Amino acid sequence: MRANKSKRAPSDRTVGRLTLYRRILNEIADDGVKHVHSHALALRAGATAAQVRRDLMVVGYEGTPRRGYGVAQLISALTSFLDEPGGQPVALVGIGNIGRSLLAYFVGRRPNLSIKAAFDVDPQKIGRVINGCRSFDLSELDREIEAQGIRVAILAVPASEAEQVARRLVDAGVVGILNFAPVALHTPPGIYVENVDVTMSLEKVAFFSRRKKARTAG
Amino acid sequence: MRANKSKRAPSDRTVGRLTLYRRILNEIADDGVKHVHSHALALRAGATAAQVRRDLMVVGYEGTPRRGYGVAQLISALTSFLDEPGGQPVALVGIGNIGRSLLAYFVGRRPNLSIKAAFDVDPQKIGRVINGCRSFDLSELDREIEAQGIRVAILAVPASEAEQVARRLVDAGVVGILNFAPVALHTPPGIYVENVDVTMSLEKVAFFSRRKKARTAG
DNA sequence: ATCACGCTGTGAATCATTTCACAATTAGAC
DNA sequence: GTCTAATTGTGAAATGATTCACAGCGTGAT
Repeated sequence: MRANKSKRAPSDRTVGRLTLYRRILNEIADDGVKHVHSHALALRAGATAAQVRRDLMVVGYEGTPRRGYGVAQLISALTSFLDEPGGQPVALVGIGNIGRSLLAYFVGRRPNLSIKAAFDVDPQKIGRVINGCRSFDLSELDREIEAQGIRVAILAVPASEAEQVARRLVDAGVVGILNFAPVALHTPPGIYVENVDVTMSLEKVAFFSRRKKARTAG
Repeated sequence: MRANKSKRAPSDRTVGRLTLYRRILNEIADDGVKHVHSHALALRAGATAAQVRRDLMVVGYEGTPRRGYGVAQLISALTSFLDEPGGQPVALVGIGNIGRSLLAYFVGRRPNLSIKAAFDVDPQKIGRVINGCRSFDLSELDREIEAQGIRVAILAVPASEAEQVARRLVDAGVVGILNFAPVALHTPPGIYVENVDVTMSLEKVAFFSRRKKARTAG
């Protein structure tokens, strides 16, 4: 089959699914399975076989007809496509409910993306080591981010502070932000922002649950 | 202007933004502002003016040229479009890190969507009242959901349990699920599932932060 | 060796979403 | 009352994402 020609930047949606495929492949590999078809991947990812194949076009690894994709090879192709080789340190700003959950959640989960510094304004929360991550006063944000060369940040501060903190992050060198604050950040071009808005998500679910008939119990 | 003709079901994306507009409008209303233009809403929502107007076509309230939208009227139109009149009770399954954060987060935030029952398998967590919400053993899920007529659920259990719990939820009458487990749920047609996958989100941010130049501090 | 089956990769078609662009409208100035 | 400038609602165009459909190929069977 022809080699990938790296046509253009993959879409946001595609990259999201690629991370999902990798996670599924890791589970499959743990089961000792060596090969997998696009159809099987699609089933577990909640997508279609055609979409899986289309998504995989960007990663530069090709399966073989009748045999499918080599699980180990595809994992390694995905990893070299998705991950920065030396790992990417992540900063967390805001050690509230959400922030602490995230610290606990990410510890050891994706070694390539470990949270290397956490920031807050509450003196009770600073100067500690939480889940293997040192916490600092917000005033040290710029210095610490520059010192560690951090380019990815998780923003988990109150909505009223988000815009201002985002600006400081960008000025310190951050180019990607995972934003949990329920506001639209206004960042310069070239900065990637992904919003997680649980209230919006729940309201969407509630809306699409209106006036629907429940299934009869089975 | 012509009246809305309720052409078809609004898209997922549109509904999400409508909830966002309502939130922004509530903030604007608190500032005592009476009218707002599509352009101002767009700025705060991170959208374009045309998109705001397009989205608002579905809600059956129209602004007036030169004056824009009446803030109070638009809030009430959005609310009658988005909300079920008597409110929608919500169930939470899984009282771990995420579950507890959500309980704390949603208490009093959207009165129309209050979490009315929480479930877990850990005996230490059941039979209590956490943030005004009673917690039950998982075995009582079906009974309690049917008794309270709950149709919306938040799924915050380990990935290995998610599929099975989702099936029970659907059988008990749930038609919309906000899924925090990192697996694709296989639900019958007509069931609305919204996934929140923080690992995927962070990996997306990390990917789009690769090989980007940081902005020079200013 | 040869063959047939079934899976991949991808151009083209379809479907969905966003943006453009402008007629219709109206608040406010005079 | 009349005019002007600005804003809305929306048809149409543009853009983006997904699905279709099939040529081409490698595997395993014989």
